[in-house]
Amino acid sequence: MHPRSNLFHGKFRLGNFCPQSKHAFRPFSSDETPLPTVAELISKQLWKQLKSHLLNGGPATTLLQQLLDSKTDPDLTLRYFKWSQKEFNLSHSLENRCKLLHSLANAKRYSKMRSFLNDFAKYENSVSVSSIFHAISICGDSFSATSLIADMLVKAYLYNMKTNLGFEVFKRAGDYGYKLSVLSCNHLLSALVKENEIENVEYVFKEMIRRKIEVDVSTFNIVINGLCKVGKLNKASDVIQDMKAWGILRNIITYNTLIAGYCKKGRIGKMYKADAILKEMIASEVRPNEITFNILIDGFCKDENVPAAMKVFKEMQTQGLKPNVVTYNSLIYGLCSEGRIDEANGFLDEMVRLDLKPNVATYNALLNGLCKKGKLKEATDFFDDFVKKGIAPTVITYNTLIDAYCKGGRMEDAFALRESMINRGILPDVSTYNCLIGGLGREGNIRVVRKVTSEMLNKGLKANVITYNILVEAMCKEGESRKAARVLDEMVKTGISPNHVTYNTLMDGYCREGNLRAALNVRTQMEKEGNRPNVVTYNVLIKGLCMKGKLEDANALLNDMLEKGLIPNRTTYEIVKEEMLEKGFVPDIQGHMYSISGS
DNA sequence: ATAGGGTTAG
Repeated sequence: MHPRSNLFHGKFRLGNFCPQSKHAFRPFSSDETPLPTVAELISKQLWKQLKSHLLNGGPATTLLQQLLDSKTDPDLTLRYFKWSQKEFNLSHSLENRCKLLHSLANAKRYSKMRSFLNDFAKYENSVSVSSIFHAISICGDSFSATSLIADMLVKAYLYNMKTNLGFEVFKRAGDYGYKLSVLSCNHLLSALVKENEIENVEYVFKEMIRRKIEVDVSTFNIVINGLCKVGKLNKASDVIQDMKAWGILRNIITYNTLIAGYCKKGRIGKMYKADAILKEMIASEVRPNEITFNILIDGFCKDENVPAAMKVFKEMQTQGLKPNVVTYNSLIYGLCSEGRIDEANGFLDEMVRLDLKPNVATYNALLNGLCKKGKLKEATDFFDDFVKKGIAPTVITYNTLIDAYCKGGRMEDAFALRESMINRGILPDVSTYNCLIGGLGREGNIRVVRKVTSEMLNKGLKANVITYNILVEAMCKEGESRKAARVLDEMVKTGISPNHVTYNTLMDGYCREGNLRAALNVRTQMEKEGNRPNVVTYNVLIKGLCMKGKLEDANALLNDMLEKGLIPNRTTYEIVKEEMLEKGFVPDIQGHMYSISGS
């Protein structure tokens, strides 16, 4: 019973209702005086009268039941539903709510259904999806109406950020055979992509095809984007081939998504791949746009290949496409990360001349350039300057500056900056704390590292893989690799997957403590978790072996590394030079190393 | 509903 059902103490006479009659709906005409019908009371919004009727007449829930059974106009029933819910603070039964939905569906009151379901998704947290499906399937006999309700329910959950429930509805809809629209499924896919649930993305996509939902170009684009986001670039390329096989035309977004995927997540030769996709795109008669060029320019800049970026920049203009703020920001970022601050400033002037307004990202890139050069004073002045000019700093601006202070060993100033950002109404995020925790770790201040970390967690911020990597490194720096290993266990328990950096850092810690056996165990563990050793892994182990004087074993690892198709880098070369060649040991791959040292 | 720029870890 409803807690407030004692309100309905009046005599409720069921016999006064005439469920069969649509029009003569006179529940309270116990005397001969003609009374307005309930329908009239609702349509004239005479709520006070209705309330007194109900208080004398009986439970409001039963009245809803009567309205539904009598096939009263669904608009009126909905009005009564809302009013009674508010007035009596009651919650109508799931079945009656589903009946109401069905009657709205049959009367094509779609926007009313949408807002009804939106409220449901927003406020109703205790009803399971399986009971909803049971109710909607028994409360109406129109298959298409039921499908529509399920379809709208997916969107309602997604709109209210309840992706998992939207996904649940998708699965149940399959069990019941209800057909969802491609639009809702696309919404669901993109929500799953945002939450990095790539397995569910692939599942939904396959299911859509199995259920014969007409997938469209957006469906494919969203899936490609999801695959790119988690670095499954080959699979993303395969999807493009599938589109061709299905006869679905690729559009500009399809290609831009894949090119951006290679630029961001691709490894060696990624820009070569990106260029190949560009060529295929042109062959498929899809013309690159500003965004395509921006993606390529940014990719080359991040690849530390500013000359190539400049070439694309020129080509873009040759094609008659105008560079915009994003274009310039990428170039400025690229120049700054090579330390070419003056040239970056030249581009800043150029964009102003072209009437392009530099934004906070432009200034952040320049600020970062100054910070990475260790020019703390200039960076601070520059920051004050552009803030005075009216550019609103963001959390990234502060993080850039805070990190610079931390790396400069000025922890007190860094914490003061955290205070000033809070005063400005900008809340520190995980990255802010990562910078601070990293700075404290470098100082070897483990006690404060712990304190600030728990402070972060207490503020409701979640530690991410970078946070844990910083903690692992901090422990290792203090010669506490065993404790670092426990941090790794803890992160796994929290549901965060360690990555290469995590394992490599821990291995490095063990190697520096001379515990090679433990380091090799970590490699076994990382492989078991599906992380193949990379160049850094080999560098760490080779150095560890060299330090122990096991030059033959180190040599074997070098060969192993080449066999695995990994290309030694500068650090590998440094290790070989200092730890092997200078000790008179010539590794098998010395010739190979020579070519690296020159690059 | 799907594509581009700025911060943090080896």
